[in-house]
Amino acid sequence: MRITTQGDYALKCILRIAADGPQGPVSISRIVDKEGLPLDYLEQLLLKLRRSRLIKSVRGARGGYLLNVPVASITVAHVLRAAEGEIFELICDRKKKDGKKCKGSEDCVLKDVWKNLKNKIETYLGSVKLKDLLKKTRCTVT
Amino acid sequence: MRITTQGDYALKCILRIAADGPQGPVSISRIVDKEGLPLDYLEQLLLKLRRSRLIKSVRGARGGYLLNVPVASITVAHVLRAAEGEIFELICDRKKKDGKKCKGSEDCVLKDVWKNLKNKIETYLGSVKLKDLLKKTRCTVT
DNA sequence: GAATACCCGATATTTTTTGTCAAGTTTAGA
DNA sequence: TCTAAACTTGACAAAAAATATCGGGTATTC
Repeated sequence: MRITTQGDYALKCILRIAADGPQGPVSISRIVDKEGLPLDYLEQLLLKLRRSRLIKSVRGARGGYLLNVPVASITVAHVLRAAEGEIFELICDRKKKDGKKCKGSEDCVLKDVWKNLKNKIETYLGSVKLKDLLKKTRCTVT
Repeated sequence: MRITTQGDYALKCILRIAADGPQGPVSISRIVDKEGLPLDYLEQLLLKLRRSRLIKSVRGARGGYLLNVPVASITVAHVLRAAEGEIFELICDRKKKDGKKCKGSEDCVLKDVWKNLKNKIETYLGSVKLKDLLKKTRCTVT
């Protein structure tokens, strides 16, 4: 189990936008310079963040991205959901997508375990606010 | 984020072994019959479970697998760790494996978030005992 | 109108996961 | 002792997912 780089990158992007946004739109290339991540890939991630309305874009020269909602209202869970879809996908649901399905009892124990786990994960990540992360230091990967 | 079928299968195997073990060694083909999973794949998973000493094998005709420790002492966390390795791998550690490394502060906020999350996940899964799961119903996928 | 910068679908590459195979070794039971 | 059942193990193959790249587009500023 792990967070993918998608989620990691998305968080770094939005933190950068939150941090530098007050000085005007933050361009992708600025993020790339500061965080050292692949530009074309970030473009896709930022598109997702925009479509989920966490950020908005300003097109044209001097354009870039800005937060679309107050920084205090954004949680890590919001960002991950925007970038990766479901934060924790139940294995049972995944099988269902393949046309398979859980047979037998609806109150399968394992399903209950995964549901509880999902709940705990989402509760925690939903409690971590971007605002609080901004106050502290971050690191970049090289 | 998700549990892979490896972990899911491994849990189903060990639950079956725990359930039927008292009547003698549980062979892979028996598990396949009851759970409908791919035999050759289970073979690999059972090997991991054996190497991590959760189960033991009885070779030869009439052989199979048995729990190697009291069922009350096994948790979901134990099984997942045996099957998948780290239950939750920090993205920072994963980068490190590629020869990259977190630059800058050692007290990176994101790392702290992931560490806390890892802790919560492991605590919960470490609290779910196989013994308790045995009492309830399970489902199979077809 | 030229440069900057976002938009977005398509495609390519790499990694991980999942599944299969084949050639062993061990043991029970006839 | 022979045979069939059943585990052992490494190697390989296929499928899926994650990561990354590309190219042609549109909007905006200066």
